[in-house]
Amino acid sequence: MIENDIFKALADPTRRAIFEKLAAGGMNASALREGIAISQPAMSQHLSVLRGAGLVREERRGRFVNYEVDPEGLALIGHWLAKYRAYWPQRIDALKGLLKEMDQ
Amino acid sequence: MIENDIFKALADPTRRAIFEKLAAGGMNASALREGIAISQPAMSQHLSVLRGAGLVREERRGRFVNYEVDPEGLALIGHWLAKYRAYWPQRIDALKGLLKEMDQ
DNA sequence: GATTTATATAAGCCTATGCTTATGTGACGG
DNA sequence: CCGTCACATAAGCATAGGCTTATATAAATC
Repeated sequence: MIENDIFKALADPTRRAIFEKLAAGGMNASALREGIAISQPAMSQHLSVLRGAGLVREERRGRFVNYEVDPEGLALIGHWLAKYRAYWPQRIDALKGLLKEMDQ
Repeated sequence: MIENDIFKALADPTRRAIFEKLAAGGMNASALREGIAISQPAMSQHLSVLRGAGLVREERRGRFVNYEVDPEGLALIGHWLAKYRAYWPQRIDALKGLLKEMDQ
């Protein structure tokens, strides 16, 4: 189940940090390591998990691999969350603003 | 970190199943077990994790304990998701509909 | 083509986690 | 009060998951 992959991927704080960093702009695995205390293999493994969850996608560029956020994963979280809209608090301003933007 | 608790709580498929069941209406721990192959202690432990993550809240009723979805946890996921709105696909219809409802 | 550079994969270790069985606690019924 | 019922907690076990070191692959550079 893909939903399972997504939540498992996000359950690790290091992976969320990687994802957050990628959200500020795509970059390769080496650049991603800067500022995060993590070995090269560990980074590679984390990226593999994020990719398997559809949260990140990769693109070979010569001997580098550029990683970027994959909207697919985020959309799935959005759908999961939407199932429980009956329980959403009345004011989620960030989301409200976001939706207005989407309507334009 | 509470964000961490939420994603860890949702990383387990059994806990997501419990949460989903609760979303259809609050009920006590025994009722929750029906239809899910799970022991009484395991259910109790899962509910404890969900509660710690702010996804579920409980209310003593005599010797039963009624559990229900806690909007707090869902709101936190919403906020997390909103941080990455730049990457949301153009059409998340379910969410769009939801937001319109919220505007009324 | 040999070497360096960027990344991936393999294998092993250690901790986290979800389960089990056993027992504790607190509320109701007789 | 004494047993039963609903649930929580404790302790132990077995698997999952994230890390490490070592090695493979694959592209650039010399």
